Amino acid sequence: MRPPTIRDVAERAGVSKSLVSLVLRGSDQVRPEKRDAVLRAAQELGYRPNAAARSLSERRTRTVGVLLNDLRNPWFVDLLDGLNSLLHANGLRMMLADARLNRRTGQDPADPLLDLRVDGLVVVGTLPDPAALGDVAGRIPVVMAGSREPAPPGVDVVAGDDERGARLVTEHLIGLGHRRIAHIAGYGAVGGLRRRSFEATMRRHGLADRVVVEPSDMTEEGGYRATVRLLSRPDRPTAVFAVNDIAAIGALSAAGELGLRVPHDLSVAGYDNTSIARLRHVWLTTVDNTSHDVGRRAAHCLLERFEGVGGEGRIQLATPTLEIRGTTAPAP
Amino acid sequence: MRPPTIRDVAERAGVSKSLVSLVLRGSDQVRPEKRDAVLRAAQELGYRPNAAARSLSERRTRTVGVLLNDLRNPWFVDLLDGLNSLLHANGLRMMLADARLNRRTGQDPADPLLDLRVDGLVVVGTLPDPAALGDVAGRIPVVMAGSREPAPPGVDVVAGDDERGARLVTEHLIGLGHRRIAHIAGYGAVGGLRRRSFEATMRRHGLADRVVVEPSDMTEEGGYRATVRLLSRPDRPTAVFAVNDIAAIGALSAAGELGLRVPHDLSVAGYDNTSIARLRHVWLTTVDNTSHDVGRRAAHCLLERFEGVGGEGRIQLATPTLEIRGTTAPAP
DNA sequence: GCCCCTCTTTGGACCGTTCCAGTACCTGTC
DNA sequence: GACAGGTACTGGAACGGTCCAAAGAGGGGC
Repeated sequence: MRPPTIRDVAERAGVSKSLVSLVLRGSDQVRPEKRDAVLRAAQELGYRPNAAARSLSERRTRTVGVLLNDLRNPWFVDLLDGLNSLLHANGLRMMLADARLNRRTGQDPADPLLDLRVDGLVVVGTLPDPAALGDVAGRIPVVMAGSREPAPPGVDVVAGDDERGARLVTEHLIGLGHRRIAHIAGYGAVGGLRRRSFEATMRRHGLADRVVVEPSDMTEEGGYRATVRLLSRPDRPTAVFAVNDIAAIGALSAAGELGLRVPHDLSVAGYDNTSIARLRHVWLTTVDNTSHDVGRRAAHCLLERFEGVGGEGRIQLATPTLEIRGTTAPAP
Repeated sequence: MRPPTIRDVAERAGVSKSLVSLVLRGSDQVRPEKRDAVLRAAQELGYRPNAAARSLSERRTRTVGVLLNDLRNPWFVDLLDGLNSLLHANGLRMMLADARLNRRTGQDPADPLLDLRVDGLVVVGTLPDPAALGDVAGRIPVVMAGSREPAPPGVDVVAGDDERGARLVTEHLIGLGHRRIAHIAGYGAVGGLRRRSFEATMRRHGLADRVVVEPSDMTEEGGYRATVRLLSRPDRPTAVFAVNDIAAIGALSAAGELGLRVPHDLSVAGYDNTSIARLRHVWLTTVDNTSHDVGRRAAHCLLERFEGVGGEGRIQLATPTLEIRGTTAPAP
């Protein structure tokens, strides 16, 4: 009644358990007829290797932990795709954990993954307490993906090039003839980079005195409020570049409520190319982070560290692309 | 350099490994001073139990596998919250797997979870091949959550009461004075239930001849197209009830393009209360599935089955609630 | 002082793998 | 026919825990 073990398979095939182990791990030092006998026996018994026993013996789990900061915001899905493609090709499985779920239970979000002795850790997005990763990084390879927060030593960082993305948007708006361009800023490393790049790009085009920056908390509500403030200024901007899509959605609502048509009276651009930006009802001009690529690079970093390559933490940036949709148009 | 084991702790505390094991599992048959010595030694060494060794010996993993059908559509997040709260309280950890990620690699999406010998399985949403669960259900408890597909024998089903939810929406629209009410239908068990309940409710209110049903593929594009067809009919409906939020978003776009104002000229309602419905820019009237409750009930089912309660598969329905927002108003 | 009983503590078997050091057998060489 | 050198296979010791039977330590009653 218990699941069959390697010994059951061995007995049925008339060989030793060691030989079964050899066959199942694909050794070529086995005579074909024995190999077939073993495979047939395994098949007939419905044998599946016990991962716990294997990792106990091998002293590794062939598993990479993926720590997500918030499942509610699904921008990371493409990133996971990219991660998975490379990890899977290297015989590694992924194990997902939601930092938010475990946070309320009071323990370190990475604990369940560490208990399982994952061979490596990918942190997706911004973590409440990145410093805690320092200890972990001392034991297993750690990569932070999709976030630009300062990483503890020994941790690699892979993310989109926020500076370049913000420049793409700003130059797009300038190219459309906009001069009074406002930025709805966010917080954290990402917020800072996008904002500074916006300002620098404006300066480079001789628009230093037209720079308007309104802070926000990167939520829809925050984007809405910031836009209301912006649009009630005497020198109303003709374009708004929001730090992310969700704040841009708030900007769209504010424009609508104040009777401004988008993009006729006001251009709005976001950042992240979330699924919401792709909705026909929204059709938001935005920046795509090429998350799939970020995921692949993160996997690559991890694989290199498994091979012993590494040293200090590296930073890799993926090149974002501009997605021009329906919310930006020539200045009125 | 290797992580400390139970034997290292034992040596440091000056006791046997068995006693360490007893202490760590919370036995009360241990003298306080020894207990303290053990706990201190464990603390000092930074000992963490090896999950693989433990599950090998205990012959269970204290882990529940959660199979998600598509991370891209984050309606399941509240459900996971509910699941997690109860499972965590019972010393079980959750392990997430994305069926879509593994699908492209060609293997059964539950395979990684089964290799890890999870003690139970929760399937969230609709799976491509539910029949495959039959085999699994023979070995470990399986619960399907948030989907109404027919379940293999021995599998419990916990979901929202789609019949009731669709009735709530339909009666809300009828109560607002609407008579020509159209339904943008979906497919599958959920689509069928919502549609039949819509029709039955219309009949019960003497509106059998006003029933209009337009099929869709439950995407934004599908909702858009269905609505364009509906609105170009001579007897244009004054209200549209879409099978889910995302199709309702498509309906909003279609209405906008055809010059109809929502909710003044056309009321639109969705289903699922996704985060998109909560956006101020959308502010969609919809049905909340009380997913948190669904998750808790699913966890409860699983826990009961662990205790040996069970028998044939049961079906449990959670009571949905109507979220009235800005897209429904009295009939013109 | 001895026996019995309860409360603590311990050694060792076991869980299902991998891995290593052999063993057995075969083939070719001198 | 002895021997070297492969190739193909095997037994047993890990891996790090849990669990159980049994040993040791005290205490009380006679």
